[in-house]
Amino acid sequence: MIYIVEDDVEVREMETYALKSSGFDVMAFECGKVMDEQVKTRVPDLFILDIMLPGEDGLNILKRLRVQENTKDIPVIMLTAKGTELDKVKGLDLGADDYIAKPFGVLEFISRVRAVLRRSERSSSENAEALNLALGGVTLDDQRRSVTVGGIAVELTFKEYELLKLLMSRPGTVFSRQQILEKIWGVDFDMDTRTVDMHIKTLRQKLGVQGSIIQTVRNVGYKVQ
Amino acid sequence: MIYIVEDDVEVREMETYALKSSGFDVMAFECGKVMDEQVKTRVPDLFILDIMLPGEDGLNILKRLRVQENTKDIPVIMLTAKGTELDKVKGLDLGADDYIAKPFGVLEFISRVRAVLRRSERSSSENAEALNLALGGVTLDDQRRSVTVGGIAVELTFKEYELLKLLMSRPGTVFSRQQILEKIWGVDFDMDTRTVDMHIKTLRQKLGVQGSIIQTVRNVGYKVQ
DNA sequence: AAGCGGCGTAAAGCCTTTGTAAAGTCCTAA
DNA sequence: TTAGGACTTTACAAAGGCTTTACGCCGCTT
Repeated sequence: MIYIVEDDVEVREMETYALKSSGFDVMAFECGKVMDEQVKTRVPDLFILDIMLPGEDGLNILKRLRVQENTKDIPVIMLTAKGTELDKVKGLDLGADDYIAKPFGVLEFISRVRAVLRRSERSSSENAEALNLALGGVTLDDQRRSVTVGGIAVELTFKEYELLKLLMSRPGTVFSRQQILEKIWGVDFDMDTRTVDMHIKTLRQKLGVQGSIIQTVRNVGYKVQ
Repeated sequence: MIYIVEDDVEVREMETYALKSSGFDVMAFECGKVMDEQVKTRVPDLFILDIMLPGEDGLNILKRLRVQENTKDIPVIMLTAKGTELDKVKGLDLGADDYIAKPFGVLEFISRVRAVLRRSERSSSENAEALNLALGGVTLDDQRRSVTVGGIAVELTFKEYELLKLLMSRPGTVFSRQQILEKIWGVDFDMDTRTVDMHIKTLRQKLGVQGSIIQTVRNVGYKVQ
């Protein structure tokens, strides 16, 4: 997941489109404030910040990201308008992972995003997944592989955990049983089975009062919200 | 269908034979130019490009494919002669989906072709629903499978949702009951039934004030506008 | 204006999908 | 080998959507 902060609608849509076409998940924001809300729910794999923004500028957002514990290791690419400005910004060295001067080509853009992500993956491959999800009173810490409901730890089995993680990774998105089987159980499960339903049931049970965050979408699958 | 560009006759035939034996449809070309003609007629599921080619090299072909709208999402496997060259090419990161260093074994070749195709299938089926429709005060988000009217979420059942999606996918176009039955209910519904009317009714009801975007075209069918 | 066919709508029964308990299977650790 | 836990399957109950039936209205044709 990549978060973009860019005030210009056209540029924002171009970037979003380019990245989505290349298979990335993208969320774009008009300003840092709106993004902050989203960051509380889910941290991305990469930030792309425009420098010139109305209100709080990109450099300031970068500073804040570098201070916060849950975002300080996430790579950041800064976008800047002019070449001259670029040098100045680079000179500041606030710890961005790459700088791209506008205007830029789509291919260059994608390629540099890939490069930054590749580098970051490599360096954090020990840390594996720094996935931290929260929704309602349910939190999921993928490093500890622990889940809490209202602050109380809940013991989940492997499949239950993976299932919850999958659903929570995209709140609001519906996953079909087929998709769930493919992602968690592995390959082409074509068979008619109630296994997923079963695990949904135990999950709901273990989540207690928060069990209702897992919703059934009849004829389609399940989602959390 | 897989397209191969390879100048060496023996290698070309080996690859073609290997893939055909594994059940793939293959067309092999000596250079990019010849292939371009064929691409105009039909786009394949996968390109396999040799890098070292007389005239235009594989990297250049790749670049062109990535720019063209109808080929930019099709996976590409690059073939390269030496290990050292391989690293260099990988570093360029022009967006190939896999790189294979010559010489390679048939089994590896097939296995990597399969892997790339599998990945591409998966991601395309996930991204398939990047569908976001809006019309009047009605929005339809196909990832979340959610519909809003004037910003308020509306709960739709499966058939209702599919019906709205179908109609909204082509605003202004009239769909006959027959067409609707075929698309949403599956095949050959030949019977005389009021089922579609029924669902149109509940849809209009649930869309509230915006229910009027669904219009009846007497003797023909329904449309939205 | 009357008849006819198409459409809107309500209600009820049917049928598919989902929830759930319980039994069965598989795997792992002692 | 056995015991325990996790996972899977089976069977049945519950829920909810889907379809049908029935009837009234409306517009078009004659």
